[in-house]
Amino acid sequence: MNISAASKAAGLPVKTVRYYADIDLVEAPSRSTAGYRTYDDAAVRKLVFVRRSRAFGFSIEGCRELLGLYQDQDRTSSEVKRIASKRLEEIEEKQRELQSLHDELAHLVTSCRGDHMPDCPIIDYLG
Amino acid sequence: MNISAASKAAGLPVKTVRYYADIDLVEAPSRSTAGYRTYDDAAVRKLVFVRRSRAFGFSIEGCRELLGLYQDQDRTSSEVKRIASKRLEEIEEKQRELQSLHDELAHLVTSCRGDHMPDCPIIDYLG
DNA sequence: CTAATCTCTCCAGTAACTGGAAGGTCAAGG
DNA sequence: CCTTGACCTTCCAGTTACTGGAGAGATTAG
Repeated sequence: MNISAASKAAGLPVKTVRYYADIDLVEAPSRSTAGYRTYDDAAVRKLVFVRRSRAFGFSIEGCRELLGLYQDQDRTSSEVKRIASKRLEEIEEKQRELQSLHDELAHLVTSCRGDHMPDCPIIDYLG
Repeated sequence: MNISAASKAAGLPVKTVRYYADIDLVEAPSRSTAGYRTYDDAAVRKLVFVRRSRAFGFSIEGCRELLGLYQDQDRTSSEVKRIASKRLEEIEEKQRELQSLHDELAHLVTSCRGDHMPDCPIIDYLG
């Protein structure tokens, strides 16, 4: 799989996939004779994992830590569990915050009747 | 309220609050005689709204669009509703993605028994 | 009155892309 | 075989959204 096919499969821009390779986050498993990056399904799964993590504010270094755990032969199961649990708590906190944002906007949408009059109670709330 | 009190109330670094004022996203309603930025509760609510939106990948310009709607006397209720509805759909998509990430990590956590053996099924999955 | 703790502006640096130039590669059609 | 166009490469510069620090003025606690 060349880089554009991998980028489509992962849902990331080609530029970003190349960038992730440059910083040794998700490398191309091999290169063609012409030097083209060649990806396999496992690499694409890593890219998807990074895309999802990045979409929720986890840093590149945070992603690297988790991906590193997956691949470190010397890591113990308890170490994986500890770090993944920490991330899981962060995700759950994000879910709560996202729900607040959702509710706030949903309230805006339902309280604005959608007509031509500018009478939203939210305007008073936000000053 | 001086900038540090406002930043604490909003959950944002002082630097960021000052930055938002510099780019005219959330301005300080007034200045003290010495030139200190002075914030009120409405400004803090705007900062909180921006913090939450930013935390989920909405751009500064996206935040500006929504805040602008709140303040634009000429906007119609239907315009507010249209843009807020679009954002709401984006948020719901983010919630689904976040749930996927959550499930993936939760699976990792439960399948790693937390002992010293490195036998996580996720390692096979991620290559 | 002085020391600590704000606050200001300005400027430089960082993270994570993102766009573009200059050039090599490859598959299809003439 | 040759060209055309869609790929791919590296490298370098620019963008977004902060973030840190210098240098200087303001305010408060002792």
